[in-house]
Amino acid sequence: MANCAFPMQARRCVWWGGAARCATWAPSSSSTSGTVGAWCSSWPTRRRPRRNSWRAYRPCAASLCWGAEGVVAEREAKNPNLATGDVELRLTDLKIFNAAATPPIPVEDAGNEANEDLRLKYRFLDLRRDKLQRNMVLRSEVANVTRNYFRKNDFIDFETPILGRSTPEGARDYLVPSRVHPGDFFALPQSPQLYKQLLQVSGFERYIQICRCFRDEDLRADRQPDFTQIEVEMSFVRQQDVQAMIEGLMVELAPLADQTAQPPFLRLPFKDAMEWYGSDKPDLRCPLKIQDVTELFAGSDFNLFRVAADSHGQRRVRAVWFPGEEAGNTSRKVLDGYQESAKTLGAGGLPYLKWGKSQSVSRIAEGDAEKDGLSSSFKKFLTPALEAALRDHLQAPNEGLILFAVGTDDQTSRVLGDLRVRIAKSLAAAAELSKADPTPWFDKNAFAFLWVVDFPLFDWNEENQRFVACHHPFTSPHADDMELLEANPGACRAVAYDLVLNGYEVGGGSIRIHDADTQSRMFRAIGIGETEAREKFGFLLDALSYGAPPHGGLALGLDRLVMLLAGVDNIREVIAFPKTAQARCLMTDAPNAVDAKQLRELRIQSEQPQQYRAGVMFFESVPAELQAPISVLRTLSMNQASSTSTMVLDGEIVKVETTRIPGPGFED
RNA sequence: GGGGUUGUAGCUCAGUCGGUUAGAGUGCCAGCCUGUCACGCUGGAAGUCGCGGGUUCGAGCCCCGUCAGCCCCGCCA
Repeated sequence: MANCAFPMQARRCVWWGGAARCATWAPSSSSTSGTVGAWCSSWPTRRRPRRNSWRAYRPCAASLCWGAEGVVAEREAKNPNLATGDVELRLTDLKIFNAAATPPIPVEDAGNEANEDLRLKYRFLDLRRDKLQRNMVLRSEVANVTRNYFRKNDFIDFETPILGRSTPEGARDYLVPSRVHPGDFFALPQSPQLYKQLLQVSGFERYIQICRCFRDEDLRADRQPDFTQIEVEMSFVRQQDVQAMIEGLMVELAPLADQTAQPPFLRLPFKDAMEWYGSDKPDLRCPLKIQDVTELFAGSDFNLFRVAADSHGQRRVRAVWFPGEEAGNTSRKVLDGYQESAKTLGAGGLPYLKWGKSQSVSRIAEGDAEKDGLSSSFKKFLTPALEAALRDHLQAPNEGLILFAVGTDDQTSRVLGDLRVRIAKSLAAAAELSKADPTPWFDKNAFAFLWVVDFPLFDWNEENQRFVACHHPFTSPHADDMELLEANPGACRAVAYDLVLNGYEVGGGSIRIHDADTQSRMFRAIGIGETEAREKFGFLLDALSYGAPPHGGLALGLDRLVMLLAGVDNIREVIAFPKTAQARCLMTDAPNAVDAKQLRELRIQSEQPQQYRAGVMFFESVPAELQAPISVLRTLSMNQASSTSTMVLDGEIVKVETTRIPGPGFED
C-alpha cells in the first residue's frame, strides 16, 4: 500500500470536528511520518477505493473505525476549503479496528439533523457530531476555568454526601430506600445547602463544589431532574462581596463565548424588575419597559380599563410601547397570534393601539378607514384627549404599537413580561432582514448580566394556606425588616440575590441566617414549630449555636450557564446524557422496572402485582354482563395488553386498564 | 394534572376536496467513473402512514382513544 495516495482530509477528520484533530498529526513539514486513528462514518460508496488491497474492507465499509500510518506530503491538488487541504498522508499501513453498521442517524454535521428522540436514543452517535463535541469541550472548559478561578481565590473544593436526609420545604425529593434500615429513606440532595453552611461553622471560610443536584419536579427546556450547580459559600461577607466574587468569575467565563462581562453588573430590586420588566429574571437585551397607564382611564367609557382604575390598585392597566414604523404596521394576523399567546398566559384578550403609516387601500375602501394610521381594539372609546394622554405618558410621539394588559400585578406582569421580549425579538429580526438597525428593540449579540436583589423573604402558598420561604428557609431577613418577620411576613425582604443573564436565572444566593434565634423565628414564620424544627433541623440549630460566622453564598446553574455560552436554547445540548421532557432516558430506558428480589430486599412492594390480584378476584366472581369484556381481554395481544386499551362493547367505547404480567396466561 | 404541537422509507420531509399502484432528497445495495473532498452517471431494494378503534363503497387525510418527542402553565425552598 505504500505510496497509495489517500486524501484523508476529505473524510472523517473533518466530520469529527477534525480540523483540530488533524492538526495534531499533520505537521507543516512534508516529510514527517506518523500514525492516526479516526472513524470513517458513512464511508462514501462513490469514493470507495477500488484497488484490490481495499477490497478486503468492503464488507464493513459502511462506517469504520480505522488507523492509518504514512508519510505526510504536500498535495498535488490542494483544497483551500479545508484546514488541512494542503497536505495528504501517503499510506504505509492501514488498519481497520472495527467495522460498523450503518448509523441510524446522520453523524455528519452537514445536512439534516435527526429528530431529537432518535438523537437521544443513539446519543453515543449524536455526541460524535461537531456541534455536541464543541458543547462538551466548552462545558469542560467552563468547569476548569471555574475551579481555577476559585482555587486562585483560596476556595477549598469539597464533596458532600449524595445520600442524605430528606428535609421539608422546597422541591420534591428523589428518595432512595435503605436496605439496612428497612422502611427508611435517603434523599438525594436538592442542593448541598446545609452542608455548605455547616462547613462555614467548621471554619472553612471559602467553599466551592461543582456538584450534582436532584429535584423530582417536571422538566422544562432549561430544567432537568439531575443537574449541576457551582456551589459557593463564604464566611464574613456581605452580599456585595459574594456578588463581586461571582462577577469576577463571569469576567473569566465570558470570553469562552467571545463575549465580555463588565462588572459591576446592574443591581435591580425585585420590585422594579417586576414593575418594569414583568419578570424576576428580565432579559435586558430588550430595553423596553412596562408602564402603568391605569390613571389615564379613570374617567373613560372603556369599562374594562375604567374598572381597574376604580379598583384602588387591586387591578391595574399596564402597557408596553414598541416604537417604530415596523411595530405600528403590525398586521392583524400577527396581533391575533400575540393575543393567543397572551391567553395561554392567562390574559382575557390583548387590547392594542397602533399608529402605522401605510394603510391598505382595501380596508379604507371597506369603510374601515384608519385616519392617521390609527388602529385600536378599543377605538370607539379612544377620545382625542385619551390618545394624546397616552402619547404623552408613554413618550410615544411617532409610529408604533402599544399593547395593554389589565388585571392583578401578577397577571399583567406575566403577559407583558412575555410579550415584551417576544415581540422585541421578532421586530428586531424583521429589522435585521430589512437591513434597518434592530438595536432599539433587541440586541441579540449582547450578554446582559444583572443582579436582581431584595427578593421577598416569603411567598404566600395558596395550596397550603401558609407562607413558604421564597429562596430557602436559611435566608437572612433584611436587617431593616426584622420586626416584619412576625408582624407582616409578606412585606419582609430577604438578603437574597439572583444572577440573571439574557432572561435566564443562572444563579441565586443569599446571606444566611447565622444565629439559632433568628433561624427559629424563620421556621415559625413558615409554620415549622419548635418540635418539628428540632427534629428536622436540630443539627443545624446546634451548629448555629456554636459561634457560627456570618456567611453567605450562591449557586450557579452550570447547565444553563454553558447553554448560554454555547448559544443554544436547551440544556440537553450541553448535557452528555440528558433526559426527555418526561424525565426518561431514551438510550438506557431508565427508569425501569426492577427485579422482585431487589424490591423484597428493600421491603418495597410494587403496586402492580396487587392490581393483578384484584383482577383475578374480579374474574372469579364475574357477573354475566361482564363475560363479554373478559372474552375481549383474552384476545388482546401481548403488545396491546401493555397499557390502556379500548374496546367496543354494545356499541360503546370502553376503556380498559390492562397490565402485562409475567407468568402463566389466563388460559392456564 | 392542564394546554399547544409533531409522528409517512434507515434519516429529513411532501402528500391537494377522503378516491387508481403513497412520492422527493439523502442514505443503503449493485454497476460504471476516478485527484475526489456534500464527487459524478446508471439501475435497484426499501413503507404496520406511531398504535388501537370508529365513520365511509373507500381513510395517510375525518372522529374517538392511546403512546412517544418537543414547547408552555401548574410545579421547581
